[in-house]
Amino acid sequence: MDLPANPSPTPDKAIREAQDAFVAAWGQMAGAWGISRTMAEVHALLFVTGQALNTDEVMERLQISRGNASMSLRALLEWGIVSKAHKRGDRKEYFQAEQDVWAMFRAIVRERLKREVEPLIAQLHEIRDLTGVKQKGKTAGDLAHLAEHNDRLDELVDFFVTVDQLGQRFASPQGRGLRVAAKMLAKIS
Amino acid sequence: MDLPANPSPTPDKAIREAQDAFVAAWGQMAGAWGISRTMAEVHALLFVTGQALNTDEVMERLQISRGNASMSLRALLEWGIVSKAHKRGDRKEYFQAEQDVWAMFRAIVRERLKREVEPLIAQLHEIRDLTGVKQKGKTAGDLAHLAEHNDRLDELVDFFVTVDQLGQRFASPQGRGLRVAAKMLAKIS
DNA sequence: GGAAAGTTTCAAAATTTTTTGAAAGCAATG
DNA sequence: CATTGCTTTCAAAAAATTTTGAAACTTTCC
Repeated sequence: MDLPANPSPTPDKAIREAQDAFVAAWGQMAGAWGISRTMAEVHALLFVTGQALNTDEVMERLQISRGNASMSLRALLEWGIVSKAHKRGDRKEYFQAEQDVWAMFRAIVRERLKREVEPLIAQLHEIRDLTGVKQKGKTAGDLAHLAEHNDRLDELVDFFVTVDQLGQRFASPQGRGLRVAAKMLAKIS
Repeated sequence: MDLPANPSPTPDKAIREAQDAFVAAWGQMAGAWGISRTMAEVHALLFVTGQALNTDEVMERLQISRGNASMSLRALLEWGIVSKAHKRGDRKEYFQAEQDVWAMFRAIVRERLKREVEPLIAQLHEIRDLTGVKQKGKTAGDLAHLAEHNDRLDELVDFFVTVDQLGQRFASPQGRGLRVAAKMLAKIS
């Protein structure tokens, strides 16, 4: 095996370093986003290499166990920001990250609305119903309390419903998405 | 101590139940938002009661330790969604939650930009510089790799810079904020 | 249909995060 | 200025989350 004579301060090494640094940086964000460090690192690796990698390559590069790699990859598939690929003459499954940054974040927004915002709205509706309909036989003080409580919850529900609607509109897979929104908003102000 | 004769299916009890349910629901979201369950619960309690409470009241109602209550309250102050209050003739400190839902989320967005997005942008710039300027003495293959890598990072930086700018504009404490943006966006499309 | 290659599962172990509570620190009051 | 009431700190304990790795499962190929 002969190494290709690399004439200059090897650029591949620089890329590799940059990739590693990116994986680490992306991994640090994981906590703040409510996912595990490894899952973020696996995504970072697939994104930053731009290649389809198989489980063994991911394990090797990130030094993680097979189980962890498998679970992380599966979770990323569920988020819709990584997809499967197959290579001719290779029985292994390969995984590649969505490369379009805006499409990637549309998928993330969509998924977070579905997982976090919408269930919360449902719960808030239930909670709102606890103090809901009839308001009779209360003292003046009680009534005022109740009204304030209900107003607070109503405001909150309104907020999340608005967020959900906006999110839906701009994160839908079809939509031109956030990009359009962003440019639009940037002009106004 | 005589209890006030409460003539009807006590509304206070319903409110109390609703408050507890809200605290629990809000607490569940904590994980997804990268904060601790207790911190979210303390915020939920202050928000949903709408009152200024002192540390002991918070401890008592949520059944948490003094240290935990103190740390959670302090963190909420740092997020800018809870403020201190004082009561005449009482040496204790009281804490009250921002009651305007939109103001509350503007503060959260502002803080997350500062804590998460902006440091990430700085890191991404550093990483980008690793493969930065000159591109000479490379094979064709190397050059292509490098260009692709740099393009990927540039796209990502662009994305976060856009998010940051938009966020700044709409989450600024002065700004009419997200509310305006939301209504505007709702009309378009 | 069975051997081989690859993937998923999951209980236990490791790690990280959160919580506790007692001690130290501060500040108001008499 | 010392006592008392309140708040913060932080090391240790508890709890929650993440990771491992070997066994079970699935798929492909001959």
